[in-house]
Amino acid sequence: MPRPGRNTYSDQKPPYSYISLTAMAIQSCPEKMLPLSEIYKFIMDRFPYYRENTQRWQNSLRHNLSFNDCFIKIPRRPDQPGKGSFWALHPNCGDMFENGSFLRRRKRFKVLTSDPLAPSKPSEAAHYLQQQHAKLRLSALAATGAHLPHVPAYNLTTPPPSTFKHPFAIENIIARDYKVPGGLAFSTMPSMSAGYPLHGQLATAWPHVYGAGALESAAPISVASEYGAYGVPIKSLCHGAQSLPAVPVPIKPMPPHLPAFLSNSPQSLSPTSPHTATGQSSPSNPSDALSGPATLQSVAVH
DNA sequence: GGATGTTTAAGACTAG
DNA sequence: CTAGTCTTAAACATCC
Repeated sequence: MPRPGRNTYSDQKPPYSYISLTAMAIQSCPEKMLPLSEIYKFIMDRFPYYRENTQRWQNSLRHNLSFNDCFIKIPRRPDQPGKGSFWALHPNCGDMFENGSFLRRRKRFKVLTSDPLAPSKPSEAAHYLQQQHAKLRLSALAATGAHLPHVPAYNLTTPPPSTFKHPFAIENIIARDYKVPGGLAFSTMPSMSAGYPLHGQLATAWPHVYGAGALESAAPISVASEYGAYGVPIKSLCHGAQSLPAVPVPIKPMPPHLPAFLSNSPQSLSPTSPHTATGQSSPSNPSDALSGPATLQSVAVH
């Protein structure tokens, strides 16, 4: 398999697994669920590599959706006509990836039936997500009168549709300078032209992560891994006030230093930036957003 | 018929 | 080396 080694992935296979890519797509939409076709679209929009050989990778992607418990199928409601179901991430799957590596999961997500607090069966998880989605829709409705686009309602009236924050969410992956093994460091900003999403966009996509400014301005961290983007101590990002235990959990302890993310740093929340990967970019440090808020570290249920 | 979804299988790869 | 993960391929079923 190709490994990151050039200064761009525009024509190369991105170093993300299909699970990661799918999770990115799902997380990128406010509803946290997407039909298959939209997942395809998301990936093709952002990763030019996947504009070719669509049969091949789409088959693989479908395989992953079905095969992995971390993805749950949510039937369309009657008012949502269309083909196929929606796909969402299992509420408990927040910690599939370990050590910040998106190349490979450390543990495979498996639903557990022993956890009384969280949905474990796919059907229950789907129901849970649907409920959360309903709340979200209400919130969004309530916010329509305001000038804000459809997402910020998260922070207003209801909890986020899901309180877990995925470590492999796209903002964790790319919202920082990227260093490739060959020593070439390339910023996410220029690489945007290659189809990679943007920080500002991410703020729109993950308002519950970015909106409160909570994770915006982390201090720079030293990334041990030569894969900078993957070495992000994402765990810490993903377990804020977490209510749902994550199933495969483990994570290494965070560095003791406490980043400045606690101080509010609204940064590029750019509500005007639609869901697009085109030129707009965050003027802020791409490397800011992702350091490890050790305080958010939580529930390492093992 | 095409898109979607499920399942099985095999080989490559990586962490422990 | 082994076990787990990832990718790819393929066959088949179901749905619109």
